[in-house]
Amino acid sequence: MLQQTQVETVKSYYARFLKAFPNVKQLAAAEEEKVLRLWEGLGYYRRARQLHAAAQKIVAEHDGKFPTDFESVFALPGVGRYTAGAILSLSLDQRLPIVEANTIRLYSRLIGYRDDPTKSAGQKVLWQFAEEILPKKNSGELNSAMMDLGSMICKPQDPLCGECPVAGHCTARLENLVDEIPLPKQKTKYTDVTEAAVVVRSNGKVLVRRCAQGERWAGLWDFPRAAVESRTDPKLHRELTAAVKKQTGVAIRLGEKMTTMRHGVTRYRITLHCFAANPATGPGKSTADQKWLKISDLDDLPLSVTGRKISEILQQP
DNA sequence: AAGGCGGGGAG
DNA sequence: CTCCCAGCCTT
Repeated sequence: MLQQTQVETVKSYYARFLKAFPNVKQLAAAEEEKVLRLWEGLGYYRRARQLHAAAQKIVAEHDGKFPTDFESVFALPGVGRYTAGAILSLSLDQRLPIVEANTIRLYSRLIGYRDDPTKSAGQKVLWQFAEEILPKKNSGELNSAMMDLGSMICKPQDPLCGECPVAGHCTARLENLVDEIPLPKQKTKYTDVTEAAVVVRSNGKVLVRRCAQGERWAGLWDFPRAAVESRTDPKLHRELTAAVKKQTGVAIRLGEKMTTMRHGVTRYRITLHCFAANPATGPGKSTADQKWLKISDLDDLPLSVTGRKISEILQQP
């Protein structure tokens, strides 16, 4: 539960979870749906499924007893190097390092690591450091103390260096770099793309195409759809008609009316004025990757559009 | 090496 | 709004 989730948030979930599943065997025997139910609101639901699977693995392979060697714990689903090290160092005082959000920040500042510490080069340095500072005994206590130090003193913003017991060893502090370390992760850059799908109808049927391999939604069925640059008529109309023609070989003309719907979706009430059809794909003609379908048959296809029965939406004239 | 996962909380 | 949180897994 603590993977990427704050301690305060986890507390109540944890208590409720352990009340429902007091031990590994009961968790293993539970319905997945029940497990997910108790996870609702925590996010990263993969963790819940993996915890469930881990419990089942412990029952199947470890006689229902939680393993106590690093390799076995590390091999459990959802358990990485941090989690395995934390479990065994904190509960059994095994000499295993941990590196997580708090200690990434604390250790980066202590050693004055100036690059992004979450990248692999930084991780290598930090894990090495985390291992070096472990004492022969009481590694669990040291790990625990370092996380507390990171969360309460060596905070992301405005760390309390005046109260820090290791401020004298802190490179960032000595070089006045506390505010520059750790370097923030470079953000994934996203480009907004506006797409339009066109529902082409004729004689109560609607034109769909199957997305090609390598394309998004490969293998699923979709309406003719394309990224569009323009947002307003008449340029947008030209873009859409060209996209449909290119994608399906079907020539259409869009109607004038336009209604803006909620959820950022713009719906065109299109009127089909004419066809200048490619004989292979024209009205009524179907190929392996392109069909004219009755609206009621749409619900039987694996469709790129999900969430509502598409046929209900299209029933409107 | 990069992205996806998913909420809530703080500033 | 943005940043951050006791990471892990797949591609």
